[in-house]
Amino acid sequence: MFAWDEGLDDVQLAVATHGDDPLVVVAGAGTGKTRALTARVASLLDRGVSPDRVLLLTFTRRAADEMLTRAARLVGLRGEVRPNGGTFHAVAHRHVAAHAQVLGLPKGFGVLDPAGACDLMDLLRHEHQLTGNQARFPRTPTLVELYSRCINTAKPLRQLVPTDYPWCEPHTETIAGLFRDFTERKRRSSLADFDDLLLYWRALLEHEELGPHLADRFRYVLVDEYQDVNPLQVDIVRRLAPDGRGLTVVGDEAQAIYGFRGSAPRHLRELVDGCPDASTLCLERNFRSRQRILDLANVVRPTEEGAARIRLTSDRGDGPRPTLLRCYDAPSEARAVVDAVLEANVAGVPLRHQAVLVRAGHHSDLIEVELTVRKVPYRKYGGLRFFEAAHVKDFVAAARLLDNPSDEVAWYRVLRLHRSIGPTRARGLIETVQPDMADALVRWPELVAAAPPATRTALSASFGALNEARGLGAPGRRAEAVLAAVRPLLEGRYDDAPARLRDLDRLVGAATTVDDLPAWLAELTLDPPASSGDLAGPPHLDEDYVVVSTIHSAKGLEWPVVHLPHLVDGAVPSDMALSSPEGLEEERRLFYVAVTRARDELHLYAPLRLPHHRHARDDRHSFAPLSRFLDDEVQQTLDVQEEARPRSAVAAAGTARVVVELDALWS
DNA sequence: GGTAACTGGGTTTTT
DNA sequence: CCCAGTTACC
Repeated sequence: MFAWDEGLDDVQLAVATHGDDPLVVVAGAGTGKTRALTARVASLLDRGVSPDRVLLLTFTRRAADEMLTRAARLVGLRGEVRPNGGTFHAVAHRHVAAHAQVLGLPKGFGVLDPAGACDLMDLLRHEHQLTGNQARFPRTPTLVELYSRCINTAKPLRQLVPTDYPWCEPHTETIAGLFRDFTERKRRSSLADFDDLLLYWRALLEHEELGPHLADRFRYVLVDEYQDVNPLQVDIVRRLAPDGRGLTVVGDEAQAIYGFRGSAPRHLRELVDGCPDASTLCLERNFRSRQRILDLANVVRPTEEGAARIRLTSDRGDGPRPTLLRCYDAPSEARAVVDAVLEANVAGVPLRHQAVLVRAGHHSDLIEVELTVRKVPYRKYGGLRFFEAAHVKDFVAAARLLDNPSDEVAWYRVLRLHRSIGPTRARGLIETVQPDMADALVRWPELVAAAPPATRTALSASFGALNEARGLGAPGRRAEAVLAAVRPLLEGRYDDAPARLRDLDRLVGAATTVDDLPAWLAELTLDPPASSGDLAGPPHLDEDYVVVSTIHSAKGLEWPVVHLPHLVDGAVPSDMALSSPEGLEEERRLFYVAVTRARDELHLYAPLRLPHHRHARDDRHSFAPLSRFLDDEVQQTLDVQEEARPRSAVAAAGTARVVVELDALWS
């Protein structure tokens, strides 16, 4: 037999060998839930369950790949037969693509990432003439965010705006009209944004005949990080496992940190309450952090009625107490963080074993400056990704047109790549092939005829080539032809075109191994791979680098040494979250997630003074209130130090503003 | 009407 | 830093 149970402790083993009744695993941070879930999948396969009857749902692609690959290896499965799995969105896309016709979508429908959704919203905004002197109408990304929040929280616009976007309230009716059109236009363009994938999947599962059939395909459904599901995903899981048989969910209410996209700690509780025959197993033995870190974590861990009363105990000994350094001001804090990173590095901790975690992206601004000035390589998580690079989007837009000529967002993007065609002309040209765009690519000469004479040669070349590419069979050949069509456009547009085209050559090379081009493009849109090119990376690309990340992006990850700067009220907890008690509770959970990322050392920092405004023109500072989460009880678990003033004037000059006084010359 | 360069303003977290 | 609007010039 296979050794999938090797090294599991009793509870993990119980998870792995549990029968078919619904199972809820409450897993504190770092307690080996991935290991338990992997073992459970392996154990199912070992019992003879067919891999295609198992479905594993996660929130990140990394988590899904890791578990499925390990499980398959543990039971010696060959490469081709793997259990089903992936992120909710990726699995949703697979099902929606397979049953597109039922949903009234063409096979080659496109997937809109948030930036694409912004492009479409922008188009509509112009059509609605909501541009120009309009008094403080929300910006396009805000609108897209708001739309998504309505879907994810299942709350009507009129309810959400007053509480979550009060400054948009005067425009509620206008926004409602815009949103109606946005939905309709996605339909007409055969496009689905990320949220639509979940809506469509749920619709399939609710379909009278098809739904039960789809649910029956999976005998075992396993869901990771269940505390992060939104109401849509709750429905999907319920439909996949209507009676709870074969359902396993793993989660921890104390780590629910995605309220803004509809997750809530109560979802886990409601699942337990709704399944009277469910068993609950608790993982409390922590394999990650040293006990002194867990002493802090156990005090920080929220104790509301719902959150399971877990006390994490370490398997790895005491270790040093976490430190709290109260710094003179924010620049001084930045220096202190980098000092500590380098100190640890000298003591033998590689940079890649250290992370700086912040509440909001901009909280690391000064630290990044300091890292750059002192030539410490770092990489910012959630920073520029391959697919956020403009040239890749250009290519993908062109490729999408082949299978879905109704894709207005793709047309808009490709048209604007041409010299002398900006937003206005692009919109106008799209109108010439509307309303029926099904054969718009074949009718490209009409579009060219409507364009200004100076642009016609270039337009003919691009769209003629794209139309030709449509006829090619193999995805690899089509991708090649698309690249050939846009190559001259990119060369004319970007100063660094050669590097960008190298990126795209690699991408096109990868397309030769796929059998469905639109599906491949969609997958890449859902899970943008990090660029290996020299475009997207930060200035230093050495192998060893410090990770700078938001706490959200750090979920599920760990580092031997973790630095948590900016622990002041307003940042942690975020002042944006303070208007409601639930908001504050979520901020505490976020802090809990942050401290439990550390294996050996944890360093907390709080500046004593902050500028009055983020972009202050003057140098006025106010005293910063220490994070309310660092109360007396918490401080008992810490080594607290106070830094009275910047330690060295020379170091201070590193980031200080230098002002040369010239007034004397004119007086 | 397009484009580039500049100005003023601004609520956070992501698949 | 990023977006949207404005201005000057083609």
